[in-house]
Amino acid sequence: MATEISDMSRSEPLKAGVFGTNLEQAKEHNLRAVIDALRRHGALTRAEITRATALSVQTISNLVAELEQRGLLIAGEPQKAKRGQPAKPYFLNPEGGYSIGIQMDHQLVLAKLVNMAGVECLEIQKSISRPSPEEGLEIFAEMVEQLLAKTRVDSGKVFGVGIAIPGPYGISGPTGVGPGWVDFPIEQRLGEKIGLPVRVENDANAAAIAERLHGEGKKFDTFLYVFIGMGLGAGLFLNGQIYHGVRGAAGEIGHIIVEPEGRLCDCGNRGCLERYVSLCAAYEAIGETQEKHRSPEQLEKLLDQKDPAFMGWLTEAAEKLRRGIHALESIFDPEVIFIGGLLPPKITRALVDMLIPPLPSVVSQLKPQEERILLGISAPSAPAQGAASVPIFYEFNIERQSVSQAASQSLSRKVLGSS
Amino acid sequence: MATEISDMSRSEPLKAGVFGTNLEQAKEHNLRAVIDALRRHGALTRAEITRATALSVQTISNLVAELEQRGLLIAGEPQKAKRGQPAKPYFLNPEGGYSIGIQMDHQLVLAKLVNMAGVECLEIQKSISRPSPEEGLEIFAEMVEQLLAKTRVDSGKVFGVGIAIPGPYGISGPTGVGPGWVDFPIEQRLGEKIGLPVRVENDANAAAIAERLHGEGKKFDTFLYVFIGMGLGAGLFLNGQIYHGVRGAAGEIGHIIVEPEGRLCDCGNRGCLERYVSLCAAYEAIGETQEKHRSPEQLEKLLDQKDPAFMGWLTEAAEKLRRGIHALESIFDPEVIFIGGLLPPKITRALVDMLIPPLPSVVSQLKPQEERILLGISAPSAPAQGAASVPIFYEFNIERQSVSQAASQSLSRKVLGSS
DNA sequence: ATTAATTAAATCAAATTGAATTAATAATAA
DNA sequence: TTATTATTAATTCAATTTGATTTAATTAAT
Repeated sequence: MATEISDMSRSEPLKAGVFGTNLEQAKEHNLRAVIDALRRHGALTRAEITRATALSVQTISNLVAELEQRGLLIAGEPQKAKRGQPAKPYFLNPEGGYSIGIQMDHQLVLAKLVNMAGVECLEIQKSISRPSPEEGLEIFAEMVEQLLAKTRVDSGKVFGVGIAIPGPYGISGPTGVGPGWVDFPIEQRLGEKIGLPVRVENDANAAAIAERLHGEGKKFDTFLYVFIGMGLGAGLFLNGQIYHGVRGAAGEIGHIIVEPEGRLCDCGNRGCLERYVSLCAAYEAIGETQEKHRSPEQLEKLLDQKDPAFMGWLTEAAEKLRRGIHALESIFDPEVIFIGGLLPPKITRALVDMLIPPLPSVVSQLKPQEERILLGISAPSAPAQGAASVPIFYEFNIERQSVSQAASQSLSRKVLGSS
Repeated sequence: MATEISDMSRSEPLKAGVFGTNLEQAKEHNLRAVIDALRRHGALTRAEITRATALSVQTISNLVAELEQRGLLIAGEPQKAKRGQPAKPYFLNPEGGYSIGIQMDHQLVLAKLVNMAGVECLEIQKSISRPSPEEGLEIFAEMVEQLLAKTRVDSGKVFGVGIAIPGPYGISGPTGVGPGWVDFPIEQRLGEKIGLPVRVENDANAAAIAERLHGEGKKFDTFLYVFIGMGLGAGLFLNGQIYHGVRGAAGEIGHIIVEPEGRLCDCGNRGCLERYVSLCAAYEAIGETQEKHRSPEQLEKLLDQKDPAFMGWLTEAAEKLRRGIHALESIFDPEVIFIGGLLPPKITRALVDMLIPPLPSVVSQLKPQEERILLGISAPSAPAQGAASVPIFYEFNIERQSVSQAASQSLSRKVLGSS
């Protein structure tokens, strides 16, 4: 209660600034802080959570009790450690909540339901052919319902639905899916239809979020995820947050110019990075023009065969990617950079190995390449996995907004928050 | 009271996570929210602040009264607008607080005291020659004392001291100042010595902060500040925060490679952006090898004379900078990019004009170049001005930390916060 | 006896709620 | 036109509520 924003429209509309906070939101923040501590460390006793959050023991006792009662936490057996009363360790309950991820391209929709730990419960798919947004809406809603029905998961325990699309949605819509998607308010429309929070992220951001929640990224607050798909994009995970940019178009590293006199790109420039480092570029290099023949498996076969055309592509891709990595490290000073996407892991691995030696930079002197460039999660259903991690991330994410009243409005319903 | 962090060292040191919050910090957040609203709009009535912050009228009444009582706010004459009781508008009191900025290179230290609105009260300078850190410490402390004594400003009303240095301090120290500065804990040492919070920022970040507080940047939450100095760096102002990167080395755009077969750079690569766009590059282009003859004024004269060598540099610099801007826009999707630094405004203006037409990009289709690339504040004493804005920014800055207990410890003393 | 983990009860700070106050304009009736 | 009443907006006062902290007590180990 008490989160209605008073009418601002009467006098001149004040430009959005920073909202104030109140007790209710402070508590929500603290609940998230507890969960964050648990996610970072796996299992903690109340006393350890107290130290991790710098809250008082009593407060933690109350918050933990509440979270346990809500089913988000489960207690383990008391551990008799040194002296004193043996402490019960607490874990996040993987079945404490669920999430749905949807991945769409122009011929297939893939939807999966995962639990809080990112473990898949069920995956379903549906063939489509360039659906209109309204048709897509129907299909998504149907698939969500189907997932919930088949798994018998209570929709009240579902944090939301994440949709992963290639490229910046706000500006170009889901690239290549079909006409009419640009500016279609899919989050709002689908959200209303199914009564769950819906969030769209591009594939690179979704992958970065999945990496953060369930992969190696758990250890890092600031990293980049270079996503090699049909094009090339990066998820920018900075200080614990995905950085989207003003129009949601941040991370378009595919159009960094790495070869001023290089290959012509659709964007009108020459030598864009994604003209060298992308599935598209690979298919072109091996002379595969027919779309139906193109597949990541085909590429993997060529790698195994050491096909000259393919190896030529790989060598050139690595050379250009090295420049891109160098630019990103200089600009972002990240802890690590993940490389992943739609390529088979074997090819990504080969590509990453060929990045050595890196171009010299301030950072490259401090840490060897192997510690700075890591292989990201990359599997056939990685985008759907990434999409599914999106609602979980935002449910437990602590951002500036989380102490402001705006957040309470943004998601239609939340599991945390006043119950 | 009640902000002491309990001892974490007893059991294994938990890795830093998110801290919890309490009433005290919530109030501090709200005080900042009020100030933020006022800074954005210039003057607001209590009722308008209520709408801007989404807090209750009563809360705003209390907070405004407290801030007024502390001297940070001043009330104007009641305005009879339409109906109802005439409302008093409130302003930030420019004399409600002060700040000190220090700029240092290898031969000169420049220190200035400004009020909260960024208006200079006094500037002093001192010649030096490659001082050791300990000597620098003495000099800084002396200059701070001198500023306070001469202006008769109560040190209790000073938010802190900002120090602007070229390049990433944590990694390379203040470039070219002298030996021994790398890793010297100047913030802590000087802070202890003078009893004021001290913060070091590189010149690009300081300029970005000044732009945000006192310049056109007031209107933008997400922008970049490209700082043309002896080298080239960028201040990354993202979602209301300066992004520093993991080691404080973010924004090193000078080493983006814009010409793979281009000029050799100290860093070991070829074609780094700052080999074309920087004062250094300009001096080299005009054949001025003697350091004592080099000056921005000299360059301005050459521009006026349309000196062929200089104009050649300018043309090439613009061409390379265009590529850099294109990369930055693709990566960050910012609202605007400011260009500024140590070049005379006239030259910067000429450079910016020569960036038209821009390279095509997603963003370049949405907005004309003139609205995306702006001239940043750039004056001889701009770095010191930028430095002085740093403590003001952090005093009133609302970050995630501001609702956590860590922040209360980071600054030795704060004007906001429990009094 | 000491130490650590936890719980219980009382206290405290700050935001919210609801009612009241003040001061203006707008609408209406004389 | 003028006096009266209604409406609206800005603000304050008093009581309430929420949630973190403090202090003290309890439990279970060394």
